Parts: sequence; C-alpha cells; structure tokens
Amino acid sequence: MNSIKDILRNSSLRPTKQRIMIGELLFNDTDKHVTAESLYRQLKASEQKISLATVYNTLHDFCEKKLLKKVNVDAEKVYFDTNTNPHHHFYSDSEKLLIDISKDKIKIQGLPKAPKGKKIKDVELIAHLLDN
Amino acid sequence: MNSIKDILRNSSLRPTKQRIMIGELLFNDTDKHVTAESLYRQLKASEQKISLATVYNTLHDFCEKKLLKKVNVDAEKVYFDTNTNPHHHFYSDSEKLLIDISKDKIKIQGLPKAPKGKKIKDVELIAHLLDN
DNA sequence: TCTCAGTTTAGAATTATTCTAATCTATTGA
DNA sequence: TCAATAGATTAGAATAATTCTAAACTGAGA
Repeated sequence: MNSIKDILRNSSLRPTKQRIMIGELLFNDTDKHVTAESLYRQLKASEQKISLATVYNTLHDFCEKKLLKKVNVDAEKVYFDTNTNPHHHFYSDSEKLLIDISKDKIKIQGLPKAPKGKKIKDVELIAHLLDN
Repeated sequence: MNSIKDILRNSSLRPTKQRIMIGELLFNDTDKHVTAESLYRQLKASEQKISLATVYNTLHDFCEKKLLKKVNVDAEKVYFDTNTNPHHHFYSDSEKLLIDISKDKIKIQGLPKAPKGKKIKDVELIAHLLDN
C-alpha cells in the first residue's frame, strides 16, 4: 500500500515518521535534485515538525542505501539526486541547477589506469554551463 | 627578481606581504593541491602572521585571475589546484588526495548540446578511487 | 507486557566560508 | 615632495553548512 514504507523496509531502514515525510517528497514523482536546506524548507512550509539535522541524517542514510546519489558541484552545497543510475550532469552555476545527462550517451576514452593499489570506483563528469 | 611579485603584478593584484607569502608556497615549485585550511596551517607553522580569512580571500582572488583552479570533489572542502591547464582528476576519498590527469589523454564523446541559452564553459571529470 | 540493545532524532557544537568595518596603499594634484 | 582620497586589502566577527552526541524511541526476545 504505502510504497514509501516498502522502499524503506527493503533498505532496512525503519519507516519512521521523518523518513516517510522525506521519502514522499523525494520518491513520489519524477527525478529531482535537492539540498538538505531546500528539503527542510519544503517540510517547514507544509508544517511538518522535523529538524534540519534529521534531514541531513536521512539524506546520508538514503545515500548509503543507494536510494540517492550525492553530487558535489558547488563549493557551497551538496546536492542529492534521486536518479541513482550511473549518469552525468550539466550544472548552471548562475542558477544553481543540475540537469542529468544519461550515461549511455557519453563515451570516455583514454582514462589512465588507477594508481597502484587503487581502482576506479566511479567516474563523475560535470559540464559547467555559461549563460549566453 | 622576485618572480612572485611579477606574477602578482601581471595579474593586477597588489603584491602585498600576505599574497607573497601565499604565492611563494604555491608557485615556487611543482604543481600542488591545497585547501585554505592546509595552507593556513603551513603559514602558521612557519610563524607567519596571517588570518584564515585572508587565505580564503587570496585563494579566491588567485582563482579569478586564473592563477589557480578550484576543484570541488569532496563535500567537506574546496581544493585549489596550481595547475590551471585544462585537465581532470583522480580523487582518493580515503586519502583526500587529488591527482591530475592531463586533458589531452582523455576524449569525451557524445556530450549533449547545452540547454537553450547556455553553452558549455568547462567539462570537469573526476574519477573516484577505491582502495583494494 | 517488560527489558534492553540497538536506532533514530534533534539540540548543541563544530567546521568551513563569507561579510564588512577598519586599515593600508597607489595615484593625483598642489 | 607631500597630503588627500579612492579603491584595494586584511582580518575579526558573523553566518552557513554540516556533524556530533545525549536523549528518546522502537522492536525483538523473555
């Protein structure tokens, strides 16, 4: 019935009130990019009682369970992406806006071998945009 | 004579005591990656009198003048790279270490057109490393 | 139902960064 | 040459982003 609860249980996260609130904002419709702050404002706007620290905790928990993907583009903020498929991003510095680029479109050639004792976990590509 | 002063003057930055201190740490030998904090510690260790805010200001000034390149990899910190040529990075999350990858080695194909009214300013590629 | 051992939450603390008032400096004009 | 002044620079104070940790909660066993 309540699919958010199912998502949480499947990830072995207790379906608490706070997590359900956040899950509903994140997973009920299309892919989106949020920051802890932006989510917190949304929750406050709808009179939900929750602390910013909990929003951070929850977002990080969701990342660990691969329900979200962390994206670092901007010095100021960390973004969380509900699209967890391997993919890349456009980023508009002026609008602070992320746009997904599906990974299968992009081919990266010539990447050197990882240094000794390491391997490549993940390749992140961010194309910064300029207004014109 | 004092090439740091020349670098500063060429970028129309006044060659102040603080900027020279920082310039000497950054531009006197091989390429390096620093954070505001790491530089500040270095300066403190050599008994230099300077505030952390000034280190931040100076690093940002240097970026504007293209003497440094800002790299966002980690949620926690912004890195500044003395290599300002177009290039990419390996990043070791465990060691918090950046390694340059020269750009001409790498070919990226299939990048979509920028959204209307925008163009691509810069493509940043970060290959996250895992210990093994 | 009652414990108790995790889990989870959120206020407090910390860390990273920016703001702004005070200080300094280069230039101009006497 | 020497003030005056406008703009540049510095750094203490403030803010913003994130994490820590003690208290509250919850679920599994007895």
